[in-house]
Amino acid sequence: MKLRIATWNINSVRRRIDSVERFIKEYDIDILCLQETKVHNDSFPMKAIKAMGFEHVAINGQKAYHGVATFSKIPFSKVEKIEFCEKGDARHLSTSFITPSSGEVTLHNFYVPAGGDVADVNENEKFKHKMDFLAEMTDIFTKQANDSSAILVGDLNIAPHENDVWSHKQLLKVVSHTPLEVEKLKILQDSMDWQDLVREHIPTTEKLYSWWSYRSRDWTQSNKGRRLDHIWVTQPLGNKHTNMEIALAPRSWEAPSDHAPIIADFDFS
DNA sequence: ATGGTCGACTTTCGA
Repeated sequence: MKLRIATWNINSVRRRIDSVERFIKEYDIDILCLQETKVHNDSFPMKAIKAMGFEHVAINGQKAYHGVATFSKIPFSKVEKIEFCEKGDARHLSTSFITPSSGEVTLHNFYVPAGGDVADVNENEKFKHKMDFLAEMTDIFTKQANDSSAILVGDLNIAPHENDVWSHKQLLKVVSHTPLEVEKLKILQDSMDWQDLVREHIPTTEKLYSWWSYRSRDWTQSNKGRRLDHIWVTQPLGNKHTNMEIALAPRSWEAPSDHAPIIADFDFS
């Protein structure tokens, strides 16, 4: 059983429904996790997604902001969502599916708060929310068994390594790359011994980004990116992933998202 | 010279 799983911050699923269709066709995606769908569940383009061949659709949306969705060509054995920080935000969705080699695998889809502009929990409520959110994630995973088979994907809004940003020095005080965020992300990663699947395939000695600001005339020329999007796996799945790609082409499609999709291939035979 | 550009849903915020 080979599965191609992708994660993509789509920045409005309705605005980019054509790009979603093009992406899943050109890249032959089996399970797609979206973040920032920006649509209430009542207005979600369910018909269009099902017409693309995704019979199994899980959504957690709210009006105008945030929102996550997971589409699959194979059935879910379980669907759950966790509300973080008692804010009523739609930032998490987990779906599980059954595999021959690893039994039930749980796929977490996350949209971590961006955190605003000021990297100080006392001065910036949004940054405090981001830190609280990471702490809650850590608590939840600390309580789970390390030997369970799980995948965590999404926009974590943190670029941890020096080569996950275009300039380590210039971004040290910029939210997404501050030492405090990097430390908290590491603690979260250690909570369940998560492996950074993307960096398993491309070492930290190479620059690697998944997001480029809209505020640049030519993102390819300036190439001032950050690696905000991630795919992690627990130890039991450490030998189940066969390939990985950050798909750069969709960042240049018409009316693109500011994030590139990340694709991971698994063999659960 | 705190800019530059998106999306949602109002005239401004969040990213």
